[in-house]
Amino acid sequence: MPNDKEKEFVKEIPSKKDNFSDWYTSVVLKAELADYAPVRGCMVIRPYGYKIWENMQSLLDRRFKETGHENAYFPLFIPESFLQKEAEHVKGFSPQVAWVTRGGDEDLTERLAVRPTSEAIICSMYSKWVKSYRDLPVLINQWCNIVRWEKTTRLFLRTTEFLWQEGHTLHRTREEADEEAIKMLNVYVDFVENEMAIPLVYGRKTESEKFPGALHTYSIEALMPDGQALQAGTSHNLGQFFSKAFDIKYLDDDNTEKFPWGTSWGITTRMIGALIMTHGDDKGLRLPPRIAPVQIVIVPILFGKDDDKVIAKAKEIYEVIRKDYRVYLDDRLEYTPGWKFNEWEMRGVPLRVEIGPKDILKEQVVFVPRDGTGKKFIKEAELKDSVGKILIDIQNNLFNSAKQVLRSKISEASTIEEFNKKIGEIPGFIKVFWCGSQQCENELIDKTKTTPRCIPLDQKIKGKCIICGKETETTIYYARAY
RNA sequence: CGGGGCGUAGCGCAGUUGGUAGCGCGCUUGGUUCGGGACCAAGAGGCCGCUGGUUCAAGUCCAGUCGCCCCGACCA
Repeated sequence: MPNDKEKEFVKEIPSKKDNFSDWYTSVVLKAELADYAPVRGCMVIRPYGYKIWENMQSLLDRRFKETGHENAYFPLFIPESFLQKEAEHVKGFSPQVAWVTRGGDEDLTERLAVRPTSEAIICSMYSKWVKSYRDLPVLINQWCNIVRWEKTTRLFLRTTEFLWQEGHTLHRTREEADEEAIKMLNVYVDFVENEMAIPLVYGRKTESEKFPGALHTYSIEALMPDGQALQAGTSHNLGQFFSKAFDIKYLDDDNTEKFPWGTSWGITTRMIGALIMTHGDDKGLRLPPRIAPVQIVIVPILFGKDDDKVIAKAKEIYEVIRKDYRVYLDDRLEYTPGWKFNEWEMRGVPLRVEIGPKDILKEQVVFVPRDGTGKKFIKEAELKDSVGKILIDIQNNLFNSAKQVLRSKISEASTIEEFNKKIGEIPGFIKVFWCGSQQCENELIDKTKTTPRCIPLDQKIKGKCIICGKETETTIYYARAY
């Protein structure tokens, strides 16, 4: 039961339901994930937020290595002529590119783009490195920063500079490239659902929504509590467009020169925004244990009399679990336990362990999980096992409740009227049949003010296109999007 | 890039018909406290976003400019 004081505390964070945008910004700032930088559109990722990124990096990087990829690093600056080699590519990115025109006191003979993505610079190197079919596949990833000149920015969700990972691969055949693109899409699905506990829909992008210069784009799409879709990661089959533009050729085993097939795939710090929005509540952040910077906070309950005993016991507990988990022992004297409870809940720590004089007598500790499932009294002897179990439960509970939300916000429609009625009632994904024509796509976008998100893979069910009524096996998700 | 809003102490805000700046929280010191943001006392802290103008006098009026937030068109 929240008492008056608790309500007063909660007031410092706007209600998630009533004021979603303000709630989001307030949580990012109060939890010290990030802060506004003195540069337009840029943010500082603070240590607590950066730890989330580091955890994401290590969980993703492990998966990249397991699927045979290696890390490398390419330049931040890309000569303008390189960017212009692939026509669609330059057209798609030119409104967002930042340019360097001077070095020291001299004008440059050629402008340098601050990388908006690295296909151009990486492919220019690949053309030097790839000569034979024995050089394929090339499986390289890079972790770096990206600059895209954005008109409106929001912490994590859209900033002028952001951090990401971009994989760039080359393959002998189209099939192999598509296999790679889908393999990495599945790596993202696995990572986002199992580590970040964010349920997804995923599939192929339409022609109009695909990456500039790609043959196909695949994406993972999360749904935020306000019913807006958030593109959380993309994987592209680049076809031979970049190989041809950058003259990457290999001699195949039939002694003829061929262009390899490329892919690229990326996930960004924007995911942290999705994490905050998906799990957070009116008290602040809620972080899934597998990604949380601090998984467990230990709060000793001090009265002045038996403080030494309580602190000693708290340290003992700390030592028992610190080897296997990210634990913080909050033994600061200047704050009351109640203050600490609220503080760590606001910062999303999955599990709080309380230990006070009463608990010592009963040889127990108190568990308070952040998933809202309530206080639990745990025998000290069972501490270690119980911690492991409850963290798994919290991870699952966060994922399952987010999944319920997602399910409840996917509707289907077979006419435009029905579509608009449903998106009005339950903002979210609307699944429709689509004949695949650009004309029908445009009409649907125009009449619903939503955008196509993705076409689920491996569809078999037949239906009629929502616009023209033609028979089709293709369904597609539409939504309003971030 | 259009429409709306806001910039005053670290944070949240007040500031009357223009007259020389205040409240709450936080911070510092001391004491009492501590199982859901404790209390008392004494302190520290300001180029009122920036630039220019009107005026004897500007936080307040005018113009410009920068930044941020919200709502719409482009984007991960």
